[in-house]
Amino acid sequence: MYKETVYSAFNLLMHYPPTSGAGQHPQPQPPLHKANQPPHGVPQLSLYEHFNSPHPTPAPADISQKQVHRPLQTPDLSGFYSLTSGSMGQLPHTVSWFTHPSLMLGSGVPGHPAAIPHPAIVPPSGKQELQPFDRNLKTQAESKAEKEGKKPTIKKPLNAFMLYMKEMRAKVIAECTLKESAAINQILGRRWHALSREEQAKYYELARKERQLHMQLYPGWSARDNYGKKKRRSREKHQESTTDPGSPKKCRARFGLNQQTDWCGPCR
DNA sequence: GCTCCTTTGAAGCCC
DNA sequence: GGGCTTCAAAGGAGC
Repeated sequence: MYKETVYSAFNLLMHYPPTSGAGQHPQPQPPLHKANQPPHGVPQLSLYEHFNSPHPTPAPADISQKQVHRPLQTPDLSGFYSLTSGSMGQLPHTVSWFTHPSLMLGSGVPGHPAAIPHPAIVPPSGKQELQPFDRNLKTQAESKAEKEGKKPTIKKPLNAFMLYMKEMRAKVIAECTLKESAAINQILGRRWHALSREEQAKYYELARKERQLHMQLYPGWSARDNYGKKKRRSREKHQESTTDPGSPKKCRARFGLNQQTDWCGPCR
């Protein structure tokens, strides 16, 4: 069962060769629900097959019920989640798929009686909480969520930059002895722009596969499911002053510069 | 305990 | 269709 699940996922991905090859500019991908609709005959990976075996339940046609039936457990997935392993870039992309938790620790894995959630599934509390691996323990957030009868939230798949951040964060922290995420993210943003097209393309490709797997695991999920869930500060505070150049992204948008490459003076 | 900060990219929303 | 907004991660700071 485990092997079947892994191989079916692998074969599925092989049906969708990368759209941006090496040396090609990593243009933002078109919406997957439009651009990468699975062809007829390609089996869909069922969320239930992944998470609910050995008592598989037919996957609902519409997962918008936002209820993911699974044991409320959150093991430490960092060792399995290839993107945090720091080895990405040295391994072929196909290898990383065998280390994706949803594939690696899918249902029916010998020695893994409990189903393992995709990292996108988190308690309603928000941030993922990766705990020391212990299947018999629930995180505080999960226990709280269970008590309150709240449903776990399926998070958005990570984009290319988020994947890059996840991999490089530890390195920047070590190099710069920084802990504040805001400062670290600024550095990572600059480093991201300093990457070559080929380097960035690796992350665009990984992000594309992330979205693809996410789509397979949660067929009815939409980003709108989490839209407006976070409490945000008032819109007035969001408005920039006319003198403040703001973030490089905002600055580029304001001056009509290329989002991929150009940097405006004030943001340098 | 909650929100903000800070980044880029994807996707939703609104006109 | 274009522009704006929200959310993904992260953890310290501030209220």
